[in-house]
Amino acid sequence: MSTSEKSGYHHGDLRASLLTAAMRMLEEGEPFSLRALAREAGVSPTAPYRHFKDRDALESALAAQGLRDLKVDLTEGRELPASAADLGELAVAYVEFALRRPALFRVMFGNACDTGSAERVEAAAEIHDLLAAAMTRVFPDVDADALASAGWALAHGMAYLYMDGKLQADSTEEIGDRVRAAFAAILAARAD
Amino acid sequence: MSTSEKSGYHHGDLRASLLTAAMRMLEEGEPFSLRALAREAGVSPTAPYRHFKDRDALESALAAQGLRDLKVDLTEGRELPASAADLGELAVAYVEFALRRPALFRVMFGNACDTGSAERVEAAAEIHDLLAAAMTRVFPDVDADALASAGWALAHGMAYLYMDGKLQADSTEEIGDRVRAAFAAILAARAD
DNA sequence: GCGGTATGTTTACGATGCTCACATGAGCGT
DNA sequence: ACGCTCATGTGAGCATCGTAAACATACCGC
Repeated sequence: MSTSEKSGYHHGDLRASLLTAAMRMLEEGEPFSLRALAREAGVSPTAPYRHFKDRDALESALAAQGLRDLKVDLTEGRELPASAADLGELAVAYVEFALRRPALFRVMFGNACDTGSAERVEAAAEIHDLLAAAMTRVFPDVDADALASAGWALAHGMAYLYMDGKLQADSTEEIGDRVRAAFAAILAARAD
Repeated sequence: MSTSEKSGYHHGDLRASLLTAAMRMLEEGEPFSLRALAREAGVSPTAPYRHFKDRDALESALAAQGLRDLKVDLTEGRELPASAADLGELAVAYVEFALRRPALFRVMFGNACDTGSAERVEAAAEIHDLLAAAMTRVFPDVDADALASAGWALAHGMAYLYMDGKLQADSTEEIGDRVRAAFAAILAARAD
């Protein structure tokens, strides 16, 4: 099974092949088309429609996978943040994911959530919860919802600003430093 | 002059007509195509190419206009922020612009800056400077660059998260409140 | 074995961005 | 007033895309 070729007709594992091909294309260059995925899998241009209602459905599956990957990046080898510095590192991981896989990141976040895809909704909720838990753990005294939104937005905004070239830096390390600095700076600022 | 029709051939002001048609479409629904713009202007499908090298060029012009509009929203009837609360209001204005004209906002920020368009580059720089000036005015003691990035990213991130349905609220007012609350919360949080 | 169904194929439609060769006519110098 | 030229608009055409409908195949349970 898996991605092996079989007899000619009946690919054997088209759905998975399409997803991995799409994922690879997203990570290499930019745009993928259903037809290109079909070509890649050695299958007719409309075959993908046997597995995905339309392009959006395929993208939702990709998004769900991406969200799971993101969660791994944000948790694996890392305790739940206990200090402001830990939060900064979490933000760095978030932004680095976005910059390492920008096209995927856009698929994950760049459109309304399409409540039809259960796996996607769930994966998104897990990310949300993870970030919220981190923020409230470090700052239990502050309005939890507002702070969680702020932390997420800060990381998310930095990710987009760097992805879209609105902010620039020479290296990934430098971007990481800037993210840390931004977090530190806004936490150092005091409202009167 | 302006958008009046003339003889049939030689529209008279095609470039401007295309831009306003594109702007209107962006604000009404979603996608616009060059061909649709041409139709709208009552002109052949390839006429737009006399005025814009390609789709990106047209989008850059739209982006520049959008950035100028944003700057107006952020400055008109508003002093340069002098307090944390003022900063919150600035962020609210930023997010409200994004939610009022989301498709335009994506055109403005959703791709690398294309240094080819001088007017766009300049408009973008003005926004950047404006935000930076606001942040450093209110918090002169903190690392200016880092803080400016943080403030921008916070507003930008909230804009995207609400645009893309990752955060939700019932009304524009509620979103405004949440943005204010997020700003207040993160400024209230203290690093250790 | 047999048949139903999941999976692929073919063909087709309408749309898009863009190129290139051609048509028009507005504005200029004479 | 005349004629040129060049900016502007036209037309036909290409490659691509997403998607639908009708048809073909062969896997799997009986």
